[in-house]
Amino acid sequence: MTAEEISKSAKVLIADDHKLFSEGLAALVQQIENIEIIGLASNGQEALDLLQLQSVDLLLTDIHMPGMNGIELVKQVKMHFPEVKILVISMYQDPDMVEAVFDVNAEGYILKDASREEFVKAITRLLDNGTYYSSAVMEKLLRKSIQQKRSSQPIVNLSPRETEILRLIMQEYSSEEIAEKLFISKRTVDTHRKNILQKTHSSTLVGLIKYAYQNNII
Amino acid sequence: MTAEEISKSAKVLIADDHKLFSEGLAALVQQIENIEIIGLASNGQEALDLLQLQSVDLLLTDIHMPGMNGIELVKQVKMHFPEVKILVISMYQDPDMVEAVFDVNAEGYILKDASREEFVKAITRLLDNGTYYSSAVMEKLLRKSIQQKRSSQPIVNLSPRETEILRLIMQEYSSEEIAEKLFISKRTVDTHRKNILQKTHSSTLVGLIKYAYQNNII
DNA sequence: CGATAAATACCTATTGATACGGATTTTAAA
DNA sequence: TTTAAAATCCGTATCAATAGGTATTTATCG
Repeated sequence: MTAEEISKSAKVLIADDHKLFSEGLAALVQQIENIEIIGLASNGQEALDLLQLQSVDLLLTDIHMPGMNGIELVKQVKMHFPEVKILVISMYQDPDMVEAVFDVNAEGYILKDASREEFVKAITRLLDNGTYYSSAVMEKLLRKSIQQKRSSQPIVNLSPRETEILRLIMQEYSSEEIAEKLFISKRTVDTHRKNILQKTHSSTLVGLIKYAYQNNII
Repeated sequence: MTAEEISKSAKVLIADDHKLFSEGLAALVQQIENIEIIGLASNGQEALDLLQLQSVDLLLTDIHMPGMNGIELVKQVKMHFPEVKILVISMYQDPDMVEAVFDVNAEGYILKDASREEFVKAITRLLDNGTYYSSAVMEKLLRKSIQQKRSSQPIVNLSPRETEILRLIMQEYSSEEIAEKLFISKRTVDTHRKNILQKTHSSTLVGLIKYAYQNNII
C-alpha cells in the first residue's frame, strides 16, 4: 500500500550492547531491499545521540543495556522523535516486560529466537505503519492477564517505608539498629515489621527472607 | 602458516537458541573469505546431529541453551568429534563460566559484545590451530584466581546432620519443631545451630539464610 | 591405639523478634 | 475537605534464638 515509503530506502538504527548481535543483525537487514543501516549504537545514550544527527525511520533495540535500558530509550525516543518506529528485540518472554514495552508504545516486540522470516515480516509491518507483536509472546501476556483476573491480585504492596525496612532487615540489621539508622523509635520498626509480616503472609523471619529473595528485594 | 587449511574453505556450524543471533552471525561469517556455513542448530542435540552428518571444522556455540547447555555440548563434541575447533560465544563474563569452558577444552571464548574484528580474529586464530580467549574475560579470571589464593579457601563444610538441620530451618521450622522431627533434644538442635552459624561465619539468622541461598541449600 | 570429627545433651543469661493490644500524626488521593 | 493509607509511637508478655560454656558417645582414619 504505502510502497513509496519502503521504496525510498528506509533508514534503520540498531541499538544493542552486544556488538556481535547488532553487527549480525545489520548484516541480515542489509539483505533486505530498500533498507539501509545508518548506525549501530551500543547503549541508549549513543542511540539518542545518533538520532539527533540524522533522520531515522526505524529503531531496532534490545531491552537490557547498560546505562539507559531499552524501555527508557523507547520513552525518550517517542518523546523527542515521535516519527521513529521502534521494534524491540528481546531475549525474554516475560509478560511484565512485554507489558512495559506496550506501555511505552513501541510498535513491535519480537524475540531473539525469532526466525529471519518473522524478523523481516516485523520490519516491513512497522515500516508500513503497522505494528508487530510476536504471537508467542502475546499469548503469554493474555494468559497472564486472564490469570490475574481469576486470582484477583493477591499482590503484595509494601509501602516505600516498609520496603526500606525490609531491605535493612536483609542487610542483617536488628530492629534496634534500623531504628537508629532511620531516626525512629524501635517500636515503630516493630510495627513496620508486624505489618510487613502480615502483608507478605509470612509468619517467621525465615519466611520473610524467602519472600524477599523471591521478590528480588536484596 | 597453515594457509592451505584456510584456503580449502572451512566448514562452520553455529549453535544458538536465539535464531536471530545465529542467522546474523552466519551473515557475518559469510563475509569472511574461505568460510562456509554448513548449518545452524538451535540447541545442543541438534548440533550433535548435524555433526554426525557432515564434517565440520569449527563450531560456534552459545552457553545458555535449552536442553543440553553449551558446556555439555562442548564436552560431547570433544568426545565424539575431537577434530572440531570450538569457539564459545557467551553473554557473560562470569569467571566461573570461563573456567568451565576452559575445563572442557574449548579453543576459544569471546563475548557477545565483542567487535566484528575480534570475532574474525578469534575465528582465524582457531582455524589456524590456535586458541583465543577474550582478554577482557581472562583478566577477570586472573583476578579471581588471585583472590582465591589470597583467601585460600575459607570453604565451609557442614556435616550431613548440619545440612539437614539447615534445610529444616529454611523450611521455617523452629528449633523445637526440628528437634521433634529428628527425635533429638532441642538442646542438640541449638548446638547444631550454633556450630552452623560458626562454620558459615554468619552472626544472625538472616545472614545464615542468605548463606543458604547463595549455596543452594533450599 | 590414639586422635579427631560428628552427633548428642545440658546450663545460664541475654538479646531479638513476635503477638496482642492500642493510639496519634502526616500525607496523599478522591 | 473528607477519607484512607502510611508512618509514627507505646506497653506487656512470651517465644525464639544466640552467646557463653561443658561433656559424653560413637565412628572413622591413620
